[in-house]
Amino acid sequence: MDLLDISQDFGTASSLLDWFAQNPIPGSQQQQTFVPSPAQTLPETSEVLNNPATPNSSASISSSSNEAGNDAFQQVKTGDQEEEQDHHKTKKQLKPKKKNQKRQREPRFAFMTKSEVDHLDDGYRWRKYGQKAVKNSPYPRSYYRCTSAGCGVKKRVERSSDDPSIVVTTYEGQHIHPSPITPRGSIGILADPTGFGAATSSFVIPQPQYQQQHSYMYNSSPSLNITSSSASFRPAFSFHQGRSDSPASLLRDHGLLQDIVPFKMRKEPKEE
DNA sequence: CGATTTTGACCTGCGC
DNA sequence: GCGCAGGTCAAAATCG
Repeated sequence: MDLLDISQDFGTASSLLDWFAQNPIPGSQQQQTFVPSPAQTLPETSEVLNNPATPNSSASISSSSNEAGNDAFQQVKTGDQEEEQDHHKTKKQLKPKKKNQKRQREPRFAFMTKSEVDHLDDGYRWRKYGQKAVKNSPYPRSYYRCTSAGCGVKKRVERSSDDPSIVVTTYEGQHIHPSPITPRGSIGILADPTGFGAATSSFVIPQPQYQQQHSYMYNSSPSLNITSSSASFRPAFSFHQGRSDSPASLLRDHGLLQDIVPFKMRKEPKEE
């Protein structure tokens, strides 16, 4: 099951909502299918720390960040920044990468999208910097980096080998800037200058035409149960600052989350 | 002409 | 140590 390879770690800092907040869903006609992987065990992602085995809204929303995760993340940030600067002055063969330090990764979050196009417009500008053939898939994986200066967010896009109509997008890192594209001004992202989840946001989905028909699945599930949504997922989110650690906002988020995350997901990641 | 994509080479981590 | 696979770089090509 290739989909099991999807990694997503939001344990280090960001909740699903934060991810939504900082990675607004494209307003195209693609059908969004989010695939959190609660029980994912990924050897490569040391950051997988806080994935609730039974994700409920509270667990997901509550931002945040176990300390270990944050620590790791911050190390990553600083390390990467140094590294980046070094890279710019050296040729690729002279890359003075930190050897003793195992390269740590930023929190990642993967989701599936039923879409015909590979590269979904999520409101940010991305530059493709690589493409590789994937072992277990006939489809190549594309690598994108956020074009905003200083923002090291990356994303990988690949098609599911099981279902070519499904695009698996993996975001890595957190945007440190608002989305450059704000359709009708409806996306107001208050990006935390620290670039971190402090920018806990809550969702407001004002679009009446938004229908809660997305189906979610966990990639731990043995089969792809994708029932596509018929609703176009409009990116017309408004983000309001809210402390996710406040019970009140949790409650509120919970309510909002219902619009985004179906109860099925919030309850038991039941395999089917 | 600047921004973006393409693409082959290189680097790194990991399993054997 | 070697080979494989994933990830990244950067020059060249392409696009708007």
